[in-house]
Amino acid sequence: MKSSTTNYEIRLFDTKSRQLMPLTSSDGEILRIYGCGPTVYRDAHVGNMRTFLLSDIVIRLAKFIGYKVKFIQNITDVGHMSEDFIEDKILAQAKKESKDPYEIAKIYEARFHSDLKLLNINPANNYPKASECIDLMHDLISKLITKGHAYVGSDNCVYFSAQSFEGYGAISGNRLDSLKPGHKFEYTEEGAKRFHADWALWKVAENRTEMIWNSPWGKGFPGWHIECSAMSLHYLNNFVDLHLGGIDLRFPHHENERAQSNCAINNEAVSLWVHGEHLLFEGRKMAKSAGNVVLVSDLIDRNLDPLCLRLCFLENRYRSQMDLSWDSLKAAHQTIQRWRDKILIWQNSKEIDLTEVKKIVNEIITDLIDDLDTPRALQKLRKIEKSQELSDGTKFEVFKEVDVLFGLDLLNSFSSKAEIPSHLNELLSKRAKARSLGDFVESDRLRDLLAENNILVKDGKDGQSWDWLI
RNA sequence: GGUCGGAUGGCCGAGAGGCGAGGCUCGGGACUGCAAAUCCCGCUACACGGGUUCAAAUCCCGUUCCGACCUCCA
Repeated sequence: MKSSTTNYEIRLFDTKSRQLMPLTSSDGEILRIYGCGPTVYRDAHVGNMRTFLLSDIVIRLAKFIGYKVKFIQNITDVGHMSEDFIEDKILAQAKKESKDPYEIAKIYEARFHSDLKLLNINPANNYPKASECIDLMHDLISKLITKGHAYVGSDNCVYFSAQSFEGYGAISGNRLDSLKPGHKFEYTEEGAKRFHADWALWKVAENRTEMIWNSPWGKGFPGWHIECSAMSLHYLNNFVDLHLGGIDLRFPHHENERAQSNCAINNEAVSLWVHGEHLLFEGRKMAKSAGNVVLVSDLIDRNLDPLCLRLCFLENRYRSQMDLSWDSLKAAHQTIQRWRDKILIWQNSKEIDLTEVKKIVNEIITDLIDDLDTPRALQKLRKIEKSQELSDGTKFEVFKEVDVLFGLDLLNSFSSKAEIPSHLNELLSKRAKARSLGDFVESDRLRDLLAENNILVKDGKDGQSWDWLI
């Protein structure tokens, strides 16, 4: 009996076939998902987070409708070369910070995990590191050499022969003959490779002394693309039902990965290729060079609930480029706050129409299985919020159920309030006292003073409350 | 140059040929000592030029502008 069954069919846009394709478990047991993870040489910015959220939403949805899921996400801690093709990104950063390269990888990997947690992104089943999978890569490279898909070049590096794989270019639409040799090239000398579009699977150490390993082809380190083939095939038992990543990885990373994997198993190794579009910030692509990089920690510094980023992302479809701004983050922050406040009230109602709850949840799932139409699904939530017909209890039950899908953590409150300095706490007490005595001149003065310290004071039926100004 | 996406009100943005998505801002009102929050009301847009249709933001043709990718990238 199949343990992974569902009445729903998730359809996602497959980059290779350029159409919506059903997501299914090829073995009928479990959905095997692979997502390209971070290169841990710097903090992941919110643009990176958008891609990681894409995996999270698919997985939450798949689990919600009954699938078992195995999700593997790699950590690239070696082999990813800088733009000059001369130095490994990790080693370059290690030099910059005067630290051991493994220390660098460790620091930024830890930060990656804590950022995911702040955004309520559920962890993968496993996060294999490139540096710990060298043997897997050796096995795969040997196999590719034996099969005639890879060769040792005149510089003793091992290269994949692009021409040996017939379907090369299917994901990106590139054709080998139009990939003309250009100035941006592999860092090795011209002539070491047999063909300009070939890429390195194993690079010889030369002068490099750190992050190198023995191999049948001499001391060296792996190329970037081979790690994902090695890990996905190993950890997911030679087949991937869904492979996720950012749109920029479409070429060359995923194109090359597909060539490697398919040649290794003599079959199509990945069923669906899904790519998330890029995030722009205030009109421009988020990039170090543009100077518009925003980190999760920047949101917290502005007293924004990091989950407002999650809501912003969900209000746009993953296949569209989206433009983020502080205004949209602020609006999302307010929406989450408002929902949380209302949920606190709604949960006191015992009047629940379960049939209605089921119907609405079903509608939301129907939106999501349609290529993750999160904006439409969220619109339903806003309608429910405003509804005159639905009881509070029904509203509460719907929000509670779908919170598992959206991951906005609406049933808990965001509290960074513990961090308030004591002198401001004193001002708050003074202000409350002045107001209770009817000294409005003094209480208003203190309220203005608190506002200057980014604290917004509100008077409700149950007395004074406050929030950080955003 | 090649390939692929876009263009929607003050701003952000969804859009399935036919009852004006939604949000933010702003204006008016209720509530409040005053604010804040909340609630109610208001603000009628689809780049341009043709075409198809009873009916086009949506489909077709053309034009202009913008963005992304094309061997660093999520």
